[in-house]
Amino acid sequence: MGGGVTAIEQTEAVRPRGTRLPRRARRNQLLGAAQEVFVAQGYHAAAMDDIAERAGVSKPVLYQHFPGKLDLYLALLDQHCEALIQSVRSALASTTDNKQRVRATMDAYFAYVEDDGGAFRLVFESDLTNEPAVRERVDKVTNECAEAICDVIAEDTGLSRAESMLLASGLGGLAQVVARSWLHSDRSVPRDQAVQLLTSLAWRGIAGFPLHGTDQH
Amino acid sequence: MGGGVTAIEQTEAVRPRGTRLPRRARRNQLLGAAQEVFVAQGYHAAAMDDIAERAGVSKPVLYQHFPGKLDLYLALLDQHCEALIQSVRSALASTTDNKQRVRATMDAYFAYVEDDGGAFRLVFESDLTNEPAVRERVDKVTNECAEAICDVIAEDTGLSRAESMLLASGLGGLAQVVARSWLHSDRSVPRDQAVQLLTSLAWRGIAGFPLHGTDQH
DNA sequence: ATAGCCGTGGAGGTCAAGATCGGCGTGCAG
DNA sequence: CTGCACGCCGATCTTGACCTCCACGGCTAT
Repeated sequence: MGGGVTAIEQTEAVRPRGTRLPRRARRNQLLGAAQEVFVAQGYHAAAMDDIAERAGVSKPVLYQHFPGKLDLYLALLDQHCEALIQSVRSALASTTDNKQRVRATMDAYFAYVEDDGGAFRLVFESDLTNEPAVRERVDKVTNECAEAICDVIAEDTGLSRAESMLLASGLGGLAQVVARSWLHSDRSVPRDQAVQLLTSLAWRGIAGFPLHGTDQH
Repeated sequence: MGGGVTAIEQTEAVRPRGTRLPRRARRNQLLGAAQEVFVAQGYHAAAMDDIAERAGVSKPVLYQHFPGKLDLYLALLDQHCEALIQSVRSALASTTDNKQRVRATMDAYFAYVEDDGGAFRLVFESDLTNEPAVRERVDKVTNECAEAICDVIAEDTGLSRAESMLLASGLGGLAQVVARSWLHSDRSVPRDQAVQLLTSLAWRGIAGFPLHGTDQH
C-alpha cells in the first residue's frame, strides 16, 4: 500500500558532510550510525552506503575502520550482548532477597529493551542468526543469563542443574518476550506496574519449588 | 575455518532427476523441498537453486509454481502459523480445568517445536522479520496465541484486559522460549517431565491472581 | 609563505542470486 | 502415422550490494 516502504525514518539529521574527526571519535560515530541503520532495517536490508551516508562520510572511510559489514555488526552485537549479561548479573547480585531478585531482573529486561534506541533488536530480533558468529553471540547471551538465574534456582531449590536450567530459560524467556511485547504495546500499563505484575507471576511460580533438603515436588 | 561451510546437510537423498509429476503433486513436493532448505539455511542463505536441486527439478519449474521466492516462503509460513494457533486454541479448549489448560498448552508448544523437521524455525527464528508480510504473520501468531490465553486469564481473574495480555504474552513467551531451549538441550530432562515442571512453574504463577470479585493483588 | 602529506570523495569492478527464454522428449487424439 | 500439448531443462540476463582505485583540499614544518 501507498508509499514510503523503503524510506528510512530519519530520527536524526544526516551529519554535516566534510568535518574531520580524530580516529577514535570517528569510529564511535560510525558505530552509532551503523546501529541506527541496523536497528531500523536489519542486517540484510542495511547497505554500507546507507551507513556511510548516515554518518556523513564516504564508503572507503567505513572500510578503513572496519574490515567488512559483518565485523561492524559483530562489534555492535558484542557490545549489547555484554550489556545485557552484565545487567542481569548485577540485578541478581543487587540483593539476597529472592523476590527482589526477580523484580530487579525483570526490570533489567524492561530497561534493556527501552535503552539505546532499540539496540536490543540486534540481540533478540537479529536477521543474521544463521551466521555462526552471530548465532554464537546470541546463544551466549541467553545461556549466560539463564546460567546466572539457574545458579540462584539450583542454590535455593533441591532441583537438578538440568531442571533448574529449564526453569531459568523459561523465566528469562518470559522476561525477554514480555518486555518486547510491552514495548510494542500501547503502554496502557505503565512500566512499573507491568514489572510489578510480572514479578508477581514469576515469583509465585518459582517460589513454590522445594527449598534445601525438602524433596517434594 | 575448515571446510563445508556452504554444504547443506543432506538429510534425505536428492530426488531422482527426470520424473514427470502431475501439477498438484509437484507443487507439494516443491513445498516440502523448500521447507527443508529454508529450515536448514534460513531465508537469505537459501538459494532458489538449492530448492530446485533438492526437489530434483530445474529452476524454471519452481517459477512455474510460485511467482517468486517470497511467495514460496509465505506459503510455508502461513501453513505453520495457522498450525500453532490452532494447536494452542485446541489445547485451551480441551478442558475447563485451568491447570490442565496450562499443561495442555505447554505441551502444545513442545509438540510444535518437535514436529515437521524444525518447521517452527520459520515462525520463531525467521531471518526475514523486516519484510512487512512476514512480520505481519509472526506478530499475528504471537498475538492470537496471547489473545487465546488472555481470554482465559481475563475470564478467571479480575485483571484488566491490558494486564491479562501482559501475563498471557509472558506465559506464551515462556512456553515458546523454553520449548526451543529444551529442544536444543541434551534432553537429559525428558519431555514429559519438562512439561510437568514448567506447568508447575506457570500454574503456580498464574493461579495466585485474584478470582472473580475479589480484588487484592 | 610554500611545499608536501594525509585523509576524503566519487566512480567503478566483481560476484552471487533471483528471474527468464528457446528447445527437447514423451504420451495421447485423430 | 502424425501433430499437438504438456512438462521439463540448460543456458543466460540483470540487478543489487559488497568492496577498491584515481583526483581533491586542508594541516605542518621550515
